[in-house]
Amino acid sequence: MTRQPAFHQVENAPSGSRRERVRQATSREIKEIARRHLTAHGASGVSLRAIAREMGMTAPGLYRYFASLNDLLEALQAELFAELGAAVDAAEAAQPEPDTDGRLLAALRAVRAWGLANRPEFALLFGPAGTPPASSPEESPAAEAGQRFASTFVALFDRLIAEGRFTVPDEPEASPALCAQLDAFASLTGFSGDRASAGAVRVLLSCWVRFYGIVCMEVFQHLGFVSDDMEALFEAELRDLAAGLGVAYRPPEAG
Amino acid sequence: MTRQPAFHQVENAPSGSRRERVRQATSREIKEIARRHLTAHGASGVSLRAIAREMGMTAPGLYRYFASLNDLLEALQAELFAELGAAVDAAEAAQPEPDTDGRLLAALRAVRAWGLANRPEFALLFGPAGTPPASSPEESPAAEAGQRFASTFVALFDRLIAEGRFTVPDEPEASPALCAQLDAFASLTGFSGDRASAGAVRVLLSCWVRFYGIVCMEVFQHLGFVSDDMEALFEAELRDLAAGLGVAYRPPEAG
DNA sequence: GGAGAAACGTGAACACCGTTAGCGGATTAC
DNA sequence: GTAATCCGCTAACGGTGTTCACGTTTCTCC
Repeated sequence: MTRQPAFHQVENAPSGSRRERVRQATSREIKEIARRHLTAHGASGVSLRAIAREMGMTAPGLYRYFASLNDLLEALQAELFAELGAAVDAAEAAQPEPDTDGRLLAALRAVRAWGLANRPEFALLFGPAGTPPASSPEESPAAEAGQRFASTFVALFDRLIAEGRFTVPDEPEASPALCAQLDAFASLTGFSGDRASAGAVRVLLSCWVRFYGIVCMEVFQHLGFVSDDMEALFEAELRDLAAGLGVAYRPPEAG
Repeated sequence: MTRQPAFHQVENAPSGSRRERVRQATSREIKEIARRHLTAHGASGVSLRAIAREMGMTAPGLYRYFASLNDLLEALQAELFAELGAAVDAAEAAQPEPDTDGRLLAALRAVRAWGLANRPEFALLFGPAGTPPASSPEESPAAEAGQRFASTFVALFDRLIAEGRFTVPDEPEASPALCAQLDAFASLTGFSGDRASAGAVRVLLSCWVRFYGIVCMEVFQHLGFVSDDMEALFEAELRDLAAGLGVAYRPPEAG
């Protein structure tokens, strides 16, 4: 407990002393191997001893880099959020900048594609929370990375609102409790303060939940009894979702 | 491999020889203790050795009852599906028989309530599939129990269709692939053949996915940054869902 | 340049885990 | 009563996370 060296991880700053450099290189190697084991055998197949073995080290040595196996997995989570975010950004960037519709569809499809191509990783990010959610929201690097990922989509929805794409329901029946929650969410995610009424936030959340539902079902392999290839069903859902947002649906580009 | 005694589990037939009776009692005890450990420490906290210790046995003895830890967990899955189904049935039965709206709302709320009260159990049932989905659909008792659970809701949606509650979209744009999937699903779940067009099945699946999404998000403790109590948001979603089905929304009965 | 501090990696150990093999005792079937 | 069956045990193999104490390397600072 009194021996841990600091766990600084500036991630993209390999500068500093030589020691810092090799330290970060080792840390990266650990995470890379862990990622491979995650891909191959699922989250429960990631073990410190196996990683150490593969590195020509012994397990206790890894404790110089991560305080526990759980910490390693959380660090992996953060990296995976970044990776998924990059995939989404790339898909979005492949669409012309002013084409909000195209960008949104591409971004959502990118999440699904990444999840299908990386099932165990997706499960680690969006499956049942292994550890209870971080008490202090920003203390955990994973939670921070998750929020950064979410902000990508918040920004897209912000564009929809700014463009006045969908008519925000008045929420005449919204309970005060719900309104308070929605407002809290809006301020927390940096939703554009002016136009983001509680109604707009609810539309956003509703869409996100719906999207989460279908992607999780497919990645977690429920609904396997429907079919092995759920692309058609996903696209049908996406169409509905887009319709509710005033977004012009467009089938995926072949290839 | 050649030594396993048969794994007959008629479940509700403690009849037969005395031996059979004590065998099933032991089997039940194993599952009960496993369930307690699942509740307390999550799925990864269920261990044969700990169960055996608590029973005053040794771990290898348990292999007379379950072929592996995975088998135990699958048996638990089946039991949990039954338990969840019973909770849903009870909630439904508390509503007057002809009140389709009330019964559907009660059933859906019961699923959420059970999931929140039994997070690890819910995660085991609806979280990422630990083992790849059973190749032969009916071989696994867990898959069988899952389908029985699903049939409860299929029956309810069937009532909605029979009562002509919602206008089935014509699905003019449905791809042949999608239609094939939907038809397969309909016949597999015993959807009432006559009126269950592909469109109706799609509405059902869409609702289920949406419902799955919000309940999973809440149970898995994502969206924790929105609020700790998502009941208001859940009810808002439920209202939307009901509206799309021609079901009259009704706030939950206090108490 | 040399002394002291900090970080690093190791070996041993503790307490677990799933699973298999082989054995003796109890129970059942004939 | 004998033979077959089932049951639970011990022992063992190989795996896991984690802690502790120790020697070695590396850096820092004077």
